[in-house]
Amino acid sequence: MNTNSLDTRLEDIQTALKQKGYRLTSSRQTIVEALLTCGGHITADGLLEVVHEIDQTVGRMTVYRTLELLSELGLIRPVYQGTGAAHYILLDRGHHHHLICSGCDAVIEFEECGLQEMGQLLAERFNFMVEGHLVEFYGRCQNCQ
Amino acid sequence: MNTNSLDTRLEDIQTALKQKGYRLTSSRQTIVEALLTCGGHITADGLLEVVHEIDQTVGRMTVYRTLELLSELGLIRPVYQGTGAAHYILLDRGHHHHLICSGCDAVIEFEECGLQEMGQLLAERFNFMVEGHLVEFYGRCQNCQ
DNA sequence: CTCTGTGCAAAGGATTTGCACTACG
DNA sequence: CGTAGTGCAAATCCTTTGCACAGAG
Repeated sequence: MNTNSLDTRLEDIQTALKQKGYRLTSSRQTIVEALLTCGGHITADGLLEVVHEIDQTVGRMTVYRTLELLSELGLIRPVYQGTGAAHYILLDRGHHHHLICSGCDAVIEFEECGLQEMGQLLAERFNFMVEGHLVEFYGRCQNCQ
Repeated sequence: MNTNSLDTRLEDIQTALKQKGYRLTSSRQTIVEALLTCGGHITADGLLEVVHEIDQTVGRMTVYRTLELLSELGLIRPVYQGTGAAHYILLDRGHHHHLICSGCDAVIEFEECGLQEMGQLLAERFNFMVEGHLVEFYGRCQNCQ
């Protein structure tokens, strides 16, 4: 699904944390591991459950705080999916692309990207330092049409 | 900012409501008017304040319910901007494109779209009926670099 | 007139503090 | 060892629900 293996991505995230001076606690490792395993598109509480399958002692607060931290670092991103709690998606080198069905909230991820050029163009036009992007198509999936 | 004038868009939305069998109440008109005036990128509570500048009697609940209704009709869309409350953005014929600064949460909207073709492609590949899309570039604005 | 829409207040969730304790580096 | 990180519980904030009343068609 992602272009990099889980292990590679885990290392990338750990490196990113270190570089910014954040500590590599076991809680954070467990949370990141759980997040990579489930592939994202999950709520904070949903992630907590996955985390608890690995380590019961990690608290809900740590999950919330770690998600916030990863968001700041540009590694994940909260999005609306249906209503209720925020869903977090993994960013692969700043990119993410998916289709969302407005009927059943199904998510289909896809790779691609003719957007490098557009980013370049916008960066120049607005003097904006582009770090990544999110592309979301919405509509009706096969079953919901 | 938008390709259509406010009046035109107001009429479009009112027409869309009528066609779906929803009533054109004065509260809804006021809320839509306020939303178009401020250009979107606003929370439910923020919008309530704008609405109250026009009509003090409109309640918070009506704003929430109207936003939900407009979302269902595909006229607006909730997104996360930073954390906290949902922000609603206006969709222009199902499209929206913006840059968000991760430093100060500033939003720069832009028109464009080389994405029609990609939508077409994805629609065929996944048998998905594409109704619209959201493109979000994020990074650092001029002041926050 | 009828039935959708509204407003209020209270409930329900999700997320955020405050603070003492733990453990990474 | 010192400071960033953690966990708990309480607080806060956002959003939804239940119900009686008002107003659009």
